[in-house]
Amino acid sequence: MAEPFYITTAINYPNGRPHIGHAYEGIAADVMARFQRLRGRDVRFVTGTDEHGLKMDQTARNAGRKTIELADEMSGYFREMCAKLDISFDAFVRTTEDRHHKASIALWKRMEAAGDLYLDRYEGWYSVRDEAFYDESELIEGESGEKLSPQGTPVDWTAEETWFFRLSRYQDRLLALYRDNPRFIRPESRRNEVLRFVEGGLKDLSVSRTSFDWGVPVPDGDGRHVMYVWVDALTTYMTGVGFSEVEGEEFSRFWPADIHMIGKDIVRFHAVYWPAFLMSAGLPLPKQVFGHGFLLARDGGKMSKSAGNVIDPMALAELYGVDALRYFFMREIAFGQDGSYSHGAIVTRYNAELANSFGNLVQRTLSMIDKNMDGAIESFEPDGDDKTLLGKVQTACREDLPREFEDLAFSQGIEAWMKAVWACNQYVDEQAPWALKKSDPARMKAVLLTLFIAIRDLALAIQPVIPAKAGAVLNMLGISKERRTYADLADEGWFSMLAAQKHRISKPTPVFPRRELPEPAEA
RNA sequence: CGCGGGGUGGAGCAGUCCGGUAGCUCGUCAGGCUCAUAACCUGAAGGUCGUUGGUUCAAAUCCAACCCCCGCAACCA
Repeated sequence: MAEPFYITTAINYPNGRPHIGHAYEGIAADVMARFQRLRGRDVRFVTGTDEHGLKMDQTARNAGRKTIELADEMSGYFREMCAKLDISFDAFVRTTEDRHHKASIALWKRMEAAGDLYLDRYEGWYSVRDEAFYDESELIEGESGEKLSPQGTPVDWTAEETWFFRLSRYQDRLLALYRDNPRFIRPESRRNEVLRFVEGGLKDLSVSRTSFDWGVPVPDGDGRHVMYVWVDALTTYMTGVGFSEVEGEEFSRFWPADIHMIGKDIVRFHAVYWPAFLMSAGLPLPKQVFGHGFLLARDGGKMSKSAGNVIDPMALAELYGVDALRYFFMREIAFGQDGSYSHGAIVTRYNAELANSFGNLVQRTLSMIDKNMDGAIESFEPDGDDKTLLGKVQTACREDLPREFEDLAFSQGIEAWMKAVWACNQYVDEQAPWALKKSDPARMKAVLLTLFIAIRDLALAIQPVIPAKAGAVLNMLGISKERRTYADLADEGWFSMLAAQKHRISKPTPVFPRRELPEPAEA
């Protein structure tokens, strides 16, 4: 049976509609999931929404609505986003689901059984917005002298009874974890931040609230406490694979996760609290936490709601195409670092690489095969130049791109792929099949068929990034849907089989039409 | 001492962990080609790698100090 691969996105907090950061993360995780599926792994890809917490409750109340209704609606937008952006999750977990409550309670009980939970009193400055307590020394002063959190959010002096998790017990084990698994936290810069944080000493963590009831009830027979949102939010990753049934087939197959893909702002929760919870519960730890960077708008002005120029990810996808957006994100930004985006950058990248380089390569090649060979695939003897080109393409598609993607270095993988595309265009010009048409028709055929093979490999390899468009190219070529995995890349017999069948390509039509920058909106 | 990101040819970036001819895309200029989506290919111009000092045979890359930009307190990954 195929080796399992389990990847998650962060569990999104839906007190607003999905924005470009959610889209970016979802797409990146999806590219990885699709990549692993093509490699033959048995992939489980989980995403979802974290619907508990005071913020959610308040947002609903301010809107005069029932919290669960708001959660239903908002969660729906996240599902919708996944559908529109071709984010191929296998399971979508909502923290308000019964199965998730069961899972959270199961985790809680395991931590309690380990002696890591105790009831105590907590007093301190609490920020509703941040869902966090702050030490007096951390506070800053606002314009009119009021106390603010380090993030500048309002704080209130709050005293409540709360359950604590003995995080302090886990400092050494966490440090050992980071030391023994240097790739547990990636990229490197994030790892260093966490190391410094943990080395600085860990205090026990308040893991319940009594000030509101929108959450998972703590199973203490009291009924006044709900779990701290992060406790139950993190549990989602296990809910998605069948926890609380620890002995269940699904859980034992997919847990622990191979990758938790998250934004850099929540690395601490995933790289410190989460492994500590799991250690306490006696459950295996995820293999890797990857904190990607943020996206900044770079269209001249700053982007804000009030300025009315927020770029909605779905609008971008509609304007330029889903695959153009997916390609842009994965290609333009070094994964792990911050990046910027703008309409101009998306259009330029798409036109230059997908329309002009790859799309045009496909179109010019297939047009010639269609016109000069009646679209028919036949066997031929490749010469030295042909073999050299195919060698470059194969190295890019079978070695370079997979190696980089495996390491989450998407832009580097795509760059290697692009180099192979350029090599193909260069080869077209050097071989000049339009001239061979008169001087040496047999040689012309060899050139065009070499390109046919190259395009098939290129389209096949890039599927994780641009699934719909790559599929459209493969359809035109006539590659059967069952023969599009990475294992098929290494199959040497596919071409001669097509030739033997006297296969004909479809009438070529451009798959990557050039895009124009939209007219500037009226102010 | 709030947190974070960054300063590399005109623009946007990679390279910095593991020092060793400074790389990519866009743009500009010149040439080639005409199969193709006004696309493709070749070549050229253009950089004291923020500043200063240090380590070294050798620094964009390591160390120290400093300067400057940007994002976040709102829908925040």
